Amino acid sequence: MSIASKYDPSQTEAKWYAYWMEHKLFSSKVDPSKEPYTIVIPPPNVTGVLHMGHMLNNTIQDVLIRRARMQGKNACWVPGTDHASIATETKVVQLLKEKGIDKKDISREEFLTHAWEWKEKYGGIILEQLKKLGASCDWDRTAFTMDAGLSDAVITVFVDLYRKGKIYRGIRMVNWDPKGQTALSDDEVITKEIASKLYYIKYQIEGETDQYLTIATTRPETIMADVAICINPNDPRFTHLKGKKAIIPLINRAIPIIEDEYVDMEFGTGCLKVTPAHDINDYELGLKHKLEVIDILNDNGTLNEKAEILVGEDRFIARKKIGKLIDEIGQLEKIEDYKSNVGHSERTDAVIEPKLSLQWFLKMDEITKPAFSSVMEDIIQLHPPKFKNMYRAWMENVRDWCISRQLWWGHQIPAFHLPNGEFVVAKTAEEALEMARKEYDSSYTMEDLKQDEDVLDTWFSSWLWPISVFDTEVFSTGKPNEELKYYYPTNDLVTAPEILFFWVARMIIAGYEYMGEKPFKNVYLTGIVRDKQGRKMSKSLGNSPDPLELIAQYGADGVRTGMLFSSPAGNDLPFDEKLVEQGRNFANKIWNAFRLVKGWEIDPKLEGSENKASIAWFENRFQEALEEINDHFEKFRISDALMSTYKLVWDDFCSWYLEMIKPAYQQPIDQATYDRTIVFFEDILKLLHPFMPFLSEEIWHQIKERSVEESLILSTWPDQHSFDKKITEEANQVFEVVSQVRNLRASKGMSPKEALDLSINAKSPELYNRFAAVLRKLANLSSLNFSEKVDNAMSFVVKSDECFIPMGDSINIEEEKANLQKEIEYTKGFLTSVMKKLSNERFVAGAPAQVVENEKKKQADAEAKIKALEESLAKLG
RNA sequence: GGAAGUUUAGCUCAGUUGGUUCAGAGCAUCUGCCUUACAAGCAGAGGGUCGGGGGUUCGAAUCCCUCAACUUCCA
Repeated sequence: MSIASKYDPSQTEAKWYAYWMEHKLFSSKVDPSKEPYTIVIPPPNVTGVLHMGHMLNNTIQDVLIRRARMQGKNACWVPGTDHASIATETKVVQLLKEKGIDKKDISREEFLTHAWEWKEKYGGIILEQLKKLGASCDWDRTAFTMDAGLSDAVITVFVDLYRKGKIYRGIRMVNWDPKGQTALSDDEVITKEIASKLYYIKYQIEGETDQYLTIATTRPETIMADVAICINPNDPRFTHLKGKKAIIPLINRAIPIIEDEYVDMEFGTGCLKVTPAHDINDYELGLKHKLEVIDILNDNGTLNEKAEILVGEDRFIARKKIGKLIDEIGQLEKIEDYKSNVGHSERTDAVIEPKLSLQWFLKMDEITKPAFSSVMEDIIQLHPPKFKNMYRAWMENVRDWCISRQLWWGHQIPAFHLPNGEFVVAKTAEEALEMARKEYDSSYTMEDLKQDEDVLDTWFSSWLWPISVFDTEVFSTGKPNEELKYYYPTNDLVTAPEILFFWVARMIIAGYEYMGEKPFKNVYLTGIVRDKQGRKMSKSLGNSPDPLELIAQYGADGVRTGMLFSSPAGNDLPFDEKLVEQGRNFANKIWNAFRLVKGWEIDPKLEGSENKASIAWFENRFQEALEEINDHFEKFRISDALMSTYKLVWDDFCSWYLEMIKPAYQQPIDQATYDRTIVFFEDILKLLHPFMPFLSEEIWHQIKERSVEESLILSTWPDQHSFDKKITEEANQVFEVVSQVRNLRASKGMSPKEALDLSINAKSPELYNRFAAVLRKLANLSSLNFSEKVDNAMSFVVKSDECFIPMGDSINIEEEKANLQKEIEYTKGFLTSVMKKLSNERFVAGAPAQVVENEKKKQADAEAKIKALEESLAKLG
């Protein structure tokens, strides 16, 4: 029998994923006899392909879900995608363009047909990629935010909130692209630093000839939309202006001079022109001071008749012309060069025009209250908790949520506009017609109804996700079905801090609004995956490795562990391929440990008594590590859980335990030791499974033939029971002796093959006798005995036991003496610091008893060690 | 402009209520080894004024003040 010395993941990963799928081992069914453990996936964008952020996020979810499954819970991980209005629509528009089709030339229905076609073709790619990672989602539950049921839920919720008076229409400033004639989200706007000019324009004070104030603006073409001049009330330069009016040049309209501390006295002239229709800050200021709004721009960026002059001119041409006109009337003070940040359309590169438009809003003041307190009171816990601050800041200053988008791909708003200018909100057109007839005009027909053109924000559907993936009807019935009752609230949510408000907070809001209950207990916030230079990994930068290629190269297990080695909750993950390499090496290490054990032959005649101490030690060590690992998991310290597992496997199991019990070359092992070792190996595979599902399942089945039900994925997490700390401490003392002997050999340039004699002046030889076989094997000793004094020996002290290695004539006495002297001095220094504390009355009186006790123990240990060292020194003569 | 966070070994990070986990881990580095499971490995070693300064305390990486640098969110 020969097993390859290098583990080849490609052989096993496809096999086991298919096996798990075939036998439906990821599947979860309602089962009241079992405790549910539920995670809903943060639905990736249908247009998406797997990137490193998904890899990290989904690895963590899979680790959590696999461990929960092994803990005997009914583990349910619901996968799915969201329709991502903006991103998908952009993609489809582009695709159509390549085919020579312009969105403006086709109808909404035609466009949606294309979009759906596209979705059917490419929408599932990312989910298929997740399978390569090993994600154990219940794929039969795969949901999409635009599935019929989920869509229905969204519409129901809109109507419901509208009828509750929580949804209203209002004016809002949007990013308008005059070239593309569409509103853009902030994400689609690219801010560029542009060299522009600052125009200093003089406005005459009303009723006072030759009295002027000067404003500075980069947009002189908007002066016709001015409705006020604002000064800082604390500005001594302008006290004389208070309560007066200024006259807009060229059109000679008088506007009030108002006061607000918002105005920066340092910037410009200290006088601010207020143009609510064309600047977001001015709009806010306008609201505050109840100012009129004058919009002088058409949708295509030309001036309209409200401008009074230059009507029909493009905004940029108007800018130049206004500058000139003002100069001609002598009211242009100067023009300065100025650098300003200007938003541009990602798609058309047109300069974005802030534009007021009628949008739909959700009132946030009342509806957010339970969501706010549940996080503040830790009913929902954020991990790490530092995000509570951010959450609070947002919730305390929450603004109404603009839920409409000027797009076609998504859930069309169920508002129907009527010829009389009114509208009705209803789930269906039929219902709407009925309402319209009843409320306004009984002669209305279907043709009179015009459904709102806009769709809802994608978050307005994904905020229902933890509910709607289980039950799409509860929003209208108010009665949760069996699924929802069983799985809701879900347990853990794993997502990025960037969408804490966009998504997480809103899910909590919807959870309380529609279920009266939180949607999840824990929110684990991952960091951003960055490259070595600290830049966010992104497609456009091209600095992200292809995840599937990484998997092909290092194996999914290697990639999973690699990602987790360095990703504490909430911290960014500085990705380095070295980490993935480490993961792969770890897999290989485990594989080779298995090769070793698998290769042993058993001799039933052997007793194996020399291995008893090693077995007892590992048993205890395993329990010690298990306690630590479980603790890390409870605290969502996934990286630490992995690191503890890594060290248990590599250091304790491979480097110590296997070496301790390993028979000499081609020698057999006894039955009892073999059996125990297999049990240890199996326990270790269990701990490894959440991190490295493929490798662990492979070895699990190679250990022996097992049925589907006996698969590792379904096995039970090791039980935690008490352990004897004394045993692990004693073993550490023995290991210390081994290390010291090895160290000594290395420092003297001796070959490891050179066997040495070891004598120990031990207070209790029992310990060393118990581990005698181990000492001989690992330290390569030709003999082990106990004596008080050995001539011509090198020595070292472990605890307070002197250890001697006789060197005959080759020993350098002076060097040995110097070494001992150095150690004595160090220990004495340490003792002094301890004594200083103990002789300090305030310390003894003030410190807790335990601390004082510890110091006394330190004192005793140090004294014993000094004594042993001094004896060794004396023996050297 | 407003708010929060971070700063500990070359890198990435632990370090809970001030006191044995107190200066740690992994990786990287250096030295010696192809020792029959593994060179994707084994054995050993070195490396830090805990961002600077000040304070509180018997005692500070840990608490307070201050300065500096970086990051993120909101505007």
